Amino acid sequence: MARRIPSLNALRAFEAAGRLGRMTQAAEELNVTHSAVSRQIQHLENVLGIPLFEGPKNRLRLTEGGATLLAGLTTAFDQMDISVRSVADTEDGQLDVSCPGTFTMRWLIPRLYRFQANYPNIEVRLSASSKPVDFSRDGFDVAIRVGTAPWPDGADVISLFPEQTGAVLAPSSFAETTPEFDGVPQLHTRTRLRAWGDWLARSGRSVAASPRVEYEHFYFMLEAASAGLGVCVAPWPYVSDDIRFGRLMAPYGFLESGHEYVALRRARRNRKSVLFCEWLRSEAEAYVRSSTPPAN
Amino acid sequence: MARRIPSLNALRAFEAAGRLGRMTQAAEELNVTHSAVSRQIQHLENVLGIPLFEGPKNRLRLTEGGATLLAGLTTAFDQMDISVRSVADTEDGQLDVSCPGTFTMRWLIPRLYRFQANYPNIEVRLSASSKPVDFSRDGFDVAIRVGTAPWPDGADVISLFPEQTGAVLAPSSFAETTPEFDGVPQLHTRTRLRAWGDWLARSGRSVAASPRVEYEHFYFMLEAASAGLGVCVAPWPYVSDDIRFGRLMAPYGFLESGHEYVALRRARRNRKSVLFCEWLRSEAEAYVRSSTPPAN
DNA sequence: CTAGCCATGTGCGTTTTCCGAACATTGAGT
DNA sequence: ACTCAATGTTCGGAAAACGCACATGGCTAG
Repeated sequence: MARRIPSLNALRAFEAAGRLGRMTQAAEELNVTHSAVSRQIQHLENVLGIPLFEGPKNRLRLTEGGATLLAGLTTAFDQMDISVRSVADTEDGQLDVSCPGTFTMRWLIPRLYRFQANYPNIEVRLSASSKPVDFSRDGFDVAIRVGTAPWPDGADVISLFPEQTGAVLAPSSFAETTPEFDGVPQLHTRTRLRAWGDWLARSGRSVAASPRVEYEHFYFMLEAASAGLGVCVAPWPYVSDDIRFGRLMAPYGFLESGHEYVALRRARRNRKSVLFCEWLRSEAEAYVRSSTPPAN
Repeated sequence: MARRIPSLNALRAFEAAGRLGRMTQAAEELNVTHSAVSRQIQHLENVLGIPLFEGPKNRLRLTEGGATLLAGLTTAFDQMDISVRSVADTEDGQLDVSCPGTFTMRWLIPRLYRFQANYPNIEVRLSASSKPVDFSRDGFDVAIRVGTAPWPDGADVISLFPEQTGAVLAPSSFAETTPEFDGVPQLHTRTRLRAWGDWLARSGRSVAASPRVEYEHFYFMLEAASAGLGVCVAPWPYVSDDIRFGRLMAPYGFLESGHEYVALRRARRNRKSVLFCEWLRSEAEAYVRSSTPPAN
């Protein structure tokens, strides 16, 4: 049995006017002019065949029928509101972001306060990972990664900036060694085992044979380098602050590694992830413009 | 706190498709094409940021979010339907009609079957009355009356036809009397005490002094006339059948009484009363065209 | 009593939404 | 491989909705 519901738009206008007590207030709530509300109510009265308001213009009262209808409609629209809110992917709620740990600490967290100021209703939940992304397996909405194409299926790819790497060590270590880092241990990270090889190939440099030390994460390795325990190859975003403060130096500058930082967004409608990635892109642009690594 | 409800039209299309299981069935229920339903649902998915259906085109299933939304929307739209039905003045239900008793019997009831055939959902409730109409006091929706302007305030006035009256009596009575109805009692009705006087004045005729007999209603009086108990002045609609069948005759024909039959409709929106009065008007037109009283 | 204010009502032209029609795509069944 | 039924997409037109300007009608203050 089909329902017999008149113009939903007219029902909405009437409900707002009846609830708020004034057509002008209903117009305000609905972002239309009073005349639009007036016409919708009049149309509804015509369709229903009964007056909904009575009394003089400047002091309208609901009729008995109008009051009955209002009660039912307010219930119905409230129910709709609740239902829609319970499923809608709106611009509030939680956003899950996966990101390499050191990038999170050195680049993302120092900037994230700006996103949170712009979108206070979006709660960004960070998790650390450098693993390849598989959106059919992984639960996060956005992943930040460094690498090369091809990027995984089911992802929107947002380029942030190319990776630039260089050999870095404490100034005191460099003062005590040769241009080939003679006698200075080579520090490696498990998350980027080919860092040294790639840098040497691209820079055309050679280094002396030295003891090799391996760390779990970039962050640990960089702490060791700053402490004068060795020399490592690191991306510019991870060390720009340390170099600025003189904790580390890059005697041969930085050059592009052939890798790129990207944000991978799960390719489904998600306003929060869209907003986040737009923000990421703008932060990356600002970063590239304001922070240029030393060349070799 | 304003609600955040997307396009109501889109919500309605989705609810129908989700409930009925097919977009084509929703289209049928909503009297649109499938493509309109498809577009509304797609628009809703965009706005909500979630898919509502999944699976291949020819075998769509609700998503989890879609099923949640459907449950809430079905409740809401049902509530709207109930509320609207409880107050709407629609084309079904009861219609109260007040009408003089004899006109009801002799004119209205023989025609009413046609209204009921056209509008089987309207139940016409008849009550007999010739009293002046006061819609602020009386409970009926439509009143049929005979009389002259001014008609009461708050009423739409629908002219049916002018009243034509004539002196009528049984043919056997007329065979035994003179042109002045010598020796034939004059029959009167309480509901129209001035009938004789008006007719004599307008016709320019004179009648012999005869015994006067008074009846409560026209119907009783006309029965007496048919039985040969006297002569009376009656409106043409009340006697046209009796004259056609030879139960009564009108030796001097009929002439306009200066009164008019009108339908008085309570001047408020009421589809049933509007439809009824339109029907009355058309029946009156047909009656005037097909039933001409004999002239004098 | 008059003028001003506020709220709703009305007409007209413009904008937006909604739609049908035509065609495209995709599974399932024969 | 073909057919059918169901949904998806594009384009142009129709209908609904709207803003704006003006009209109407109580109420209040001076």
